[in-house]
Amino acid sequence: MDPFREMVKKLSLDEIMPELADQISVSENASMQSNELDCILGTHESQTNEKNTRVSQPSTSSFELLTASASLSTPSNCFEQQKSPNRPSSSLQRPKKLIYEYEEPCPICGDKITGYHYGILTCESCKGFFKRTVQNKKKYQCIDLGDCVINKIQRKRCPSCRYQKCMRMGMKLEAVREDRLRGGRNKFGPLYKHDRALKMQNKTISHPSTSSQNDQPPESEYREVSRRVECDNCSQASSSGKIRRESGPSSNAHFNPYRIPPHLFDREYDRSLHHERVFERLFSERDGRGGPGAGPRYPYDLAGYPPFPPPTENERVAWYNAYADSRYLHGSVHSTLTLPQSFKNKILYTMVVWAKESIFFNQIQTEEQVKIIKFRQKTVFKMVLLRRAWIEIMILDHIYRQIWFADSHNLLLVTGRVVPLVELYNALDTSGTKICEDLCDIADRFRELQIDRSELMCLKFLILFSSKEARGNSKFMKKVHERINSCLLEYTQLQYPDSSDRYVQNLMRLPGKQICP
DNA sequence: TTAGCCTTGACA
DNA sequence: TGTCAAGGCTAA
Repeated sequence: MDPFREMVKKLSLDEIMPELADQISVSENASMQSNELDCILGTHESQTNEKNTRVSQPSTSSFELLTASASLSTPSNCFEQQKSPNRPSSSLQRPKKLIYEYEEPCPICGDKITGYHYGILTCESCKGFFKRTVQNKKKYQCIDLGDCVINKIQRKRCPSCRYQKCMRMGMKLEAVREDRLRGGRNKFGPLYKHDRALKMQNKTISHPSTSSQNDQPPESEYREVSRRVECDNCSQASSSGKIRRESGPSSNAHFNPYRIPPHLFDREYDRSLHHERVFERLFSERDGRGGPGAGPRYPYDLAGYPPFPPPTENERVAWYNAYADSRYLHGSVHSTLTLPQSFKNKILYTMVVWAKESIFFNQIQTEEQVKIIKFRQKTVFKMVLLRRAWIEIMILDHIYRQIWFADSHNLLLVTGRVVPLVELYNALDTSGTKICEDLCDIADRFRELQIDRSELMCLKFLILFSSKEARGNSKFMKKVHERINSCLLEYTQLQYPDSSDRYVQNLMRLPGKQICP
């Protein structure tokens, strides 16, 4: 019997790839043929003549599918269920107004969030500030260095930095109405809904005791996982004598036994949008200067561009981390040989959704428009990149999760469930077992290095843009590849000054050899 | 100018 | 009909 089918049967599809399961349910009645992927990749843009405004306005089809998947999956329903759990649907018994308690602080000033405003969750004051600024076309000038601290107390001090922070956090100019019409809804409605559903899902994952036992692993399992990880982290920290960064796999100073680290499950839409902007600041091509091909003015030196002051160290790290948070499926550990074609297509589909969040990937279209007129050809080119890279990217994600998990006898699935390796081996044939063992070996090698999220993200993008096709296709693609390499090099030198060969060590551990420069 | 509260109106 | 994210109003 096909070992993959056996494994799926044993663990259930939803557990291995919940997001993929969503996608499958969306396209249940339609085979995932190339025309669908064309659509997701943006070919349809030629038909709709929609502006390419990156992820903030994803292509209609992909966005609709994203929101559709959210509405079909349980998380969005969790929110609905809160309205009247086990309660008759009588409007008399229903609370007059459902107040959704936002636990997190305003991302701009830290004040209390009152709801979604202009694209993100903010407080009332930042909402008003952003509105006034945009409506009145205000221009601010920071009297300091452009990096003022914005918090609840100091938010009035520097409107320039406050506005910059609003933009960085993802507030959208286009959500402020030029006609000043009141009421109604805007085009971001589905995004808010999707985001809210995902927050609810994360909340559910964080507090499994409040959810159905069918949906989540039992509490005892979480406790056990957490205990092991906590112990591992303690021993690692004490043995190395080195304090890990927050993003590292072993940072659990205040470990919540019911909380799986958010970076393993983070699907927040707006966060990715925000980081797209950070990404843009680092790498975008402006007036032919500073972008790909800018020569020695490497990446972070964008001082020449007035609206974009040089990014802070935190922003660099945030950018790296953003892509470790990419919300596509995790968890498949199998070879292409054992996956059914339909399954591969569906995995590829989710990979497309992930890749579309990358500005590099989206820029292929812009870049290639010069040379290739037909949309079909551009689509094919993107598909080639993904087809070459998807399995390695998935493997890296899987490996990173296992490194964090730090248990060589069990596998941690994306849902948080722990599966004994023995159980998995029993379900696989000899070749399947060999694949699993190989993966464990690779995981061990990365574990030695204690690869962090930033490095993981760089490696994933290196893989995506490192195929022969990618590097041979255009100057742009070569520059992208060089740029990512430079990022990784600079990052490792900056973060691990005591480990001079860490950059090489990272590359050497990759499952594929072709990405070594 | 700020920020809290109010009004409006599309949408589910 | 309720929700909620827009814009408006206004005291501080």
